Amino acid sequence: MRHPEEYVEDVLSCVEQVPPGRVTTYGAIAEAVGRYGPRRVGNVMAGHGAAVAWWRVVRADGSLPPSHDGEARQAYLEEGTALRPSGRVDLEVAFFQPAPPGPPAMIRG
DNA sequence: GTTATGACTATGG
DNA sequence: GCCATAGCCATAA
Repeated sequence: MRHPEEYVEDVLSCVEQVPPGRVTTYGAIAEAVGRYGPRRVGNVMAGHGAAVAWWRVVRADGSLPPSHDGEARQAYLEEGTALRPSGRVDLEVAFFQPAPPGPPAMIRG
């Protein structure tokens, strides 16, 4: 497990990769960092989420984060995120898979 | 070591 | 679509 900071940095890095108008899921981040599981991602967000665009992180079914779902809704309106009539995000068009922050983005070429 | 909890996910009714 | 259950990993008491 190394120090918690390292895991935090990786998780936050993935969230920062999510461009405006897009969202990602806890599972996607957990898969990108390849450590622990989605619950650990949520735990990090609870402690350091204030340092990133936490509203761009939603549940696997597109439902908004329970801490400040109202705040997130406002952010989606400004970013133009694909919001479904049910109040959830349309992952079909807004889902964004962040890349693992470990290796460099440019492999070759 | 066990029990309880958490910004989760998948399955079944 | 909503509720309940099982699985997951780490932290705290």
